[in-house]
Amino acid sequence: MQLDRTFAALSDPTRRAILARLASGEATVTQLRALSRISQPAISRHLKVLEEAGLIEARVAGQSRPRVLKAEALTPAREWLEDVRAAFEQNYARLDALLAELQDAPPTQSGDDT
Amino acid sequence: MQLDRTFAALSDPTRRAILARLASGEATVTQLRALSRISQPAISRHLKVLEEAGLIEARVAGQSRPRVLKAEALTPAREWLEDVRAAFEQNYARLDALLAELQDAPPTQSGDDT
DNA sequence: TACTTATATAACTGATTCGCTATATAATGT
DNA sequence: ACATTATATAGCGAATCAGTTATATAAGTA
Repeated sequence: MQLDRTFAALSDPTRRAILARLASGEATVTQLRALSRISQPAISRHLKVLEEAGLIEARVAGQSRPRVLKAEALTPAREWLEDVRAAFEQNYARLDALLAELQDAPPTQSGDDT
Repeated sequence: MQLDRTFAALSDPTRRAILARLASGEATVTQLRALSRISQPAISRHLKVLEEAGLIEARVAGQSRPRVLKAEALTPAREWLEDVRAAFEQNYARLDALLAELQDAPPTQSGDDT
């Protein structure tokens, strides 16, 4: 699934730092290298992962290839999280309603399950 | 970082199915097993990952240990995504403003960088 | 053409992940 | 005590991951 790649891409701090940096404008590999003390090939690897997840893309500009954030690609992840939250809260609302109902009709001995 | 574990936990479809299921109420290991064709130990392993990420917790109920979703633990992930989105859109707003400005003052020959 | 800069790819290593089967533990029912 | 049910843990193999160094490719400059 695509969400697999998205969330997996987000699970690494270096990659999150790259995305956060790209949110405020494109950047080259050399510029992105400043975000972490890792080697240039390691940065290129992370960029490949992000690209495969559809989160960024490369632009050709002379000898460099600045990366651009594709922010829309984060939407499915945001929506998934939001859906779970909404479902959870709706469930809570139901529980609250149930508790309120029990308040109105306090527990009796037995046989009150009609 | 905690976000590492959260996003890594979310990167597996079985684990996302478990969370989605738990959003509408607690469930036992046996019940969760129905979500996927994998073995019971595999389910327990996924539950451990989710628990280590702080996304669920176990309750003791007789011989079973129903899991409960801790939905608040998803908040940091939601906020991270939202922050990136906001930063990206703010950046876009700046670019739009810049373009509008260029519209007002169309390009001149040279020396207009004062 | 030769040199430099920017980036990608290959090959290797160690750590982690995911599934499985087999087995252990813990509570429940007879 | 014993069998059953629910769950956890151990141990294994295959696959993937994150980092490294060395090297390839591609564009820009002297």
